[in-house]
Amino acid sequence: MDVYSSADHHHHSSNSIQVSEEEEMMELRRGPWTVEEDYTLMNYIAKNGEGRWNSLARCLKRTGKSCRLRWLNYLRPDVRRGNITLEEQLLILELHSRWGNRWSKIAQHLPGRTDNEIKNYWRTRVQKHAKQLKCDVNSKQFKDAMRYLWMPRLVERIQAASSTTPIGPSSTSANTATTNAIGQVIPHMSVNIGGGLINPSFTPDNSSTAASSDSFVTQISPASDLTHEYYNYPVNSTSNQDYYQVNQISNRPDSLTTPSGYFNPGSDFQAMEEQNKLNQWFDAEDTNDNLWNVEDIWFLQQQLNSM
DNA sequence: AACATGGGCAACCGCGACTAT
DNA sequence: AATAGTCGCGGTTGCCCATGT
Repeated sequence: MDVYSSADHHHHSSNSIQVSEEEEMMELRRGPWTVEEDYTLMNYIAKNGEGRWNSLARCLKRTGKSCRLRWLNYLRPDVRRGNITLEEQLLILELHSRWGNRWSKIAQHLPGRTDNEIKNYWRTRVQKHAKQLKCDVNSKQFKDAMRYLWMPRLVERIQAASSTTPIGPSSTSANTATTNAIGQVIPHMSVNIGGGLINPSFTPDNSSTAASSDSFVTQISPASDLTHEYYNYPVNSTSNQDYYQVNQISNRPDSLTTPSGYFNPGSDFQAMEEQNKLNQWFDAEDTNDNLWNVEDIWFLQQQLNSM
């Protein structure tokens, strides 16, 4: 399913390098990695561990940077690529609203995801939505749209998913037996990476000090904890404050429940119906370009006016 | 059928921070 | 203390492919 697995990705093009004239000068290779290079790189790391990129580079005729990047973003056994889950999307939106383009920092909170992938997600998906709204990603308008429309909807979808599929396979499993770039199922290599795994055992430490008044979180009144478990994203214990703020995303004002705003929480049946409709709408969204409909714009205006 | 265009993604680059000598 | 080597981050590029004309 992954179109970009290097096996079929690289074989067709000799990459664009200029190796010819000074043959003996040992030009550095650039561009896409070949299967052989990947194999060499993994063997080296299996033997010598992570790091020491420059000595590795000498085996590969590539720069140390290139080797490091290839490993971190692609070959690493626990790296996850593609299919960003709803929970991850929500986290990205939330964390980006707090930290901006601190991709690496954001990535630390999404196990297995690389900064590069998150950055790409932001640029392709999020910025596209901004374009649809004809506003700048950094504008207040767009941030509000995310906060009051997009994120609540993500929560809705997550809730819906959790109620229909008791234990969704999609949501967790950061460390399934990973098929890596080369299509190999990496037997969770007995590589001891620099004395520890890349995602060290996380400890969702729960001292319930929800912490400082975050601009977003504090505007949200406490409500359901239906989605709470979805946000048990393992986070380094050093930053449990962030973790608990993120947890509170799931609490959103009732007035923001649906795009139309007419959702009545009193009726469970209606609620289900509404959510189903919403989900269908959202499921179509991935292939659909009019992510923001007229109602959205109107709704956004209401929000802006009342602030 | 052939070409143009844009999206999505992997990889590259510059630069600042860090480390070792 | 100075400096060379290395690492990591964020911005950017370029390539492939899907879609549109």
